[in-house]
Amino acid sequence: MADMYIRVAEEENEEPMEIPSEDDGTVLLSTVAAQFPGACGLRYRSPISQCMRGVRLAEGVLHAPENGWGNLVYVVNYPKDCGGFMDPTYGTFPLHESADNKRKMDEIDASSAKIKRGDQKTSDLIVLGLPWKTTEQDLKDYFSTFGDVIMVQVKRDAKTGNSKGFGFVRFTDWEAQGKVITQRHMIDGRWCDCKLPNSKQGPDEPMRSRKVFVGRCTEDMTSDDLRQFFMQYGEVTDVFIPKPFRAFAFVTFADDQIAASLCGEDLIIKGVSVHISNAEPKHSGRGHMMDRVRYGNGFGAQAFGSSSSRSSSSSLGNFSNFNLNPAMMAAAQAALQSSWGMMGMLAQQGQSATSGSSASGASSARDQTQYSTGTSNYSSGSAALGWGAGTNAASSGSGFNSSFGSSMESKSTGWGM
DNA sequence: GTTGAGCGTT
Repeated sequence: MADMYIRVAEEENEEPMEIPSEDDGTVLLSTVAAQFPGACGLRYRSPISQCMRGVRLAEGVLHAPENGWGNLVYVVNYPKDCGGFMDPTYGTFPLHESADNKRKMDEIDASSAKIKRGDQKTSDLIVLGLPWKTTEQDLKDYFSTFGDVIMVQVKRDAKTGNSKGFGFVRFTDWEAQGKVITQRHMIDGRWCDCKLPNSKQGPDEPMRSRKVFVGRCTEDMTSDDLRQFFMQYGEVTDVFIPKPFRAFAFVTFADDQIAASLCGEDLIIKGVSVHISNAEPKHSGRGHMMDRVRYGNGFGAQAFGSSSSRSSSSSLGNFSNFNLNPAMMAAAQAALQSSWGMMGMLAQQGQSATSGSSASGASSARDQTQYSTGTSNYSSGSAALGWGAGTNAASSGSGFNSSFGSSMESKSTGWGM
């Protein structure tokens, strides 16, 4: 059978790329994803109904519509709320741009879209929970199974040379980083977490927290119990139970809206009424509750948009309080981004794997023998949705800082949840 | 018993 190709494009009216089909006339999703990283399916506009239709997908195989692939242009589907690439900053698919926004961006700067496909810079990742005995060679050996490792460090006490129990690792490629961030790691007999270090994290929007506080917990509630219970509302990416027992817990969802929807509720878990409320930022200074407005980005809750449901026009509306016109908005965005250093690095709230430690038997005096207490609540969490900002305005830079000075204060305050 | 551990001598 002669080679057959179907035409695939990222948007309906964009130039299509020809993608080869298999001998049986199907097209492999992996073939599509090879050209459009992050793709999860295809759709097309039905010539009859004029509606978009999904292409049947089963087991990674895309099946032609009834009358064959024809000459239609198939449009790539990306995971919901995703601009079309996997973001190893979070190990998931954030990028909170609406399709509208994305299109605009592409018009403005086609090359920036390219940056987002695969060529991202990696970042150092902090490795928490290392056994004291783990050496840099150990780290390198372990992490090399994920990809090319270009840097490892074990942080040690300057005087004694003893490990501080954490280190850093950096990969060449973004995909490796993504993989590593989304799972826990058994290193020399201990479960370790890899995350973006604080220094690489941007601010977060309090109204968009994915984490809730669960008050009035009882001691018999394991993190597994909580995970199981809260799963009914949406994907749970993290459960944290402080040790020793303190009658509360934190539950993080993949979706901020789920979290928000539960706040204020009294829920019954194992026959006990627990109270759900907003998770306050860790280490927030004296501020409390009502002060929370200070923790935003300074431009209103949704100004730079987050994961869900932002219409492309609403962000302007949110600026009305500040009398900002679109130019100033762009400037503000540039200023914010440049102040975070790494362009395109998305801020992060609560990472996925972290609090498995609540079940790991670790404590301030870490038990290095570590045959953890067995409440292994971890089903290798599926990563966190992060806060996102557009990635391409950053070059304008620092000159704007002074004009937005007061707003910028908020950037480093708390919410590194 | 209602707010979480640890974050880089550059």
